Amino acid sequence: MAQISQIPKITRPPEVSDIEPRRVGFRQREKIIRAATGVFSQKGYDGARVEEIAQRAGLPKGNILYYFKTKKNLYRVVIEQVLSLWLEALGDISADDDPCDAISQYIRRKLDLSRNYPEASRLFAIEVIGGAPVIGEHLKGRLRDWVAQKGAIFHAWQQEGRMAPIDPAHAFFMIWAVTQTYADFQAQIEAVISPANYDAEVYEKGAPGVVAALVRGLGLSSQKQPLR
Amino acid sequence: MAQISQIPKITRPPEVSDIEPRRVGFRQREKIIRAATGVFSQKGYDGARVEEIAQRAGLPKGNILYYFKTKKNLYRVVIEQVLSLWLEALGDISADDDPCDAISQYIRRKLDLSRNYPEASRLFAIEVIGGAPVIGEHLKGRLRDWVAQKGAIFHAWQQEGRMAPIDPAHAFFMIWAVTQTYADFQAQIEAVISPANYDAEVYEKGAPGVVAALVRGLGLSSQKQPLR
DNA sequence: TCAAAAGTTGACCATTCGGTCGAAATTGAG
DNA sequence: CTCAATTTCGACCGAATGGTCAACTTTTGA
Repeated sequence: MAQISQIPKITRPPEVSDIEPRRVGFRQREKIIRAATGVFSQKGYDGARVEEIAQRAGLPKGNILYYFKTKKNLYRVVIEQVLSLWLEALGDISADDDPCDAISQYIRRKLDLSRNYPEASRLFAIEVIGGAPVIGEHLKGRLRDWVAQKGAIFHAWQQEGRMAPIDPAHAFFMIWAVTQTYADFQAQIEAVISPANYDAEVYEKGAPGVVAALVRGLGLSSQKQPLR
Repeated sequence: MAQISQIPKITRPPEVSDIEPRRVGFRQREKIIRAATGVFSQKGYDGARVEEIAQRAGLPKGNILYYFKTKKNLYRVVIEQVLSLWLEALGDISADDDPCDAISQYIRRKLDLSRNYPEASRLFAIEVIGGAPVIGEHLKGRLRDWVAQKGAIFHAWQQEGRMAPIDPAHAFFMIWAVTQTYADFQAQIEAVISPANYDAEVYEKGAPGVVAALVRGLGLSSQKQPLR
């Protein structure tokens, strides 16, 4: 019969930490994150509507808040996942490698990242353009350290005359700028060259020349000859 | 005495077209556009609050709507002004010029644009990342034509062996990406190198090496020697 | 000088949106 | 199978925001 509900049933998801992949909520979270990445990357944080994320994920709005508590929190989860992807792609560059091979490979890896995760790239861009309010501290930590470390390797190569004497940090800024532009500025590129198939015409036909230009610009001869 | 107001006084600004610089409204519009550029560039269209633009411009919110009717209209005015700035900076590149000089100068000009109008650059970036909903048609028109025209010049240079055989459009994408990254990704660059003075340390110390790297990458020898 | 036009201002309105809530439906471990 | 935990769902709320309006002040040009 009608019992007096003594203990109100709190509608709260379990702690984020102990989510098992078999739980229903696990898949839902993944769906939501995917949908949210898409919406946030196109509209930015404020422009994104929880309702739209819900529709894309095929769930009622209530569920989004059920799983992530607040919009801001969802954004934090999404942007941090994007950052992880970004930082992972930094990968390894060893001083023992051939500079040309190592950097060519790195550029290609970054290009693949833009190609495979264009929305992540755009979301990262929007966050940084807005002053990196959420991931700023991470950039001052992990990214900064990584650049300092790899920069030392660049410096060593430069001393041996195997790389042009460009500030290593700026070398990275160049590489990042060029590789990310294919994801971030896709709308502009499409406007200019109207490719029938973006992936095929831009990444497959156009990219190799760009990789070569970057390698050449950084003074990395594939013949392992010292500069000049 | 109390008359029946037969003709309601419509509170509407005069047509935008016939605004004379001496009118009070002229300066106000300028103030508002400047303020709006700053807010839109940081928060994006949706994130920007009319109230905040008003505060930055030192005016009550009502005035912003008085002059620009709607937020969307204000955005359109601002983004189109930014686009003009961007397109103007494309400048002239003549086939008669020395490729190295012409492109070096072009790169430096774009770099100056990022340096002098970082907010405009960021706003442009946000618009394009979001799919260029407002300026897309312009990009498919003027920008596309410009690239086709200048691309022909690049092609001629390439035939003469004075420039590396890279797709001209992609050469521009590279140049734009690199020069704009200094404005758009300023937050990231600051996180990585913590400059005491961004302009001095980044544009003055770092940029020359980047210009050189781009020129080298595009196969433009300053000695006017053919490639290889 | 003076009246019409232009510009100012704050109160006010309608809508939108993030977030809450309660109750029903589903899931899954024992 | 059973029952508690988890998940679903839509109705609802308050705050924030774009936009309106009308009264008022300032500017402008004849």
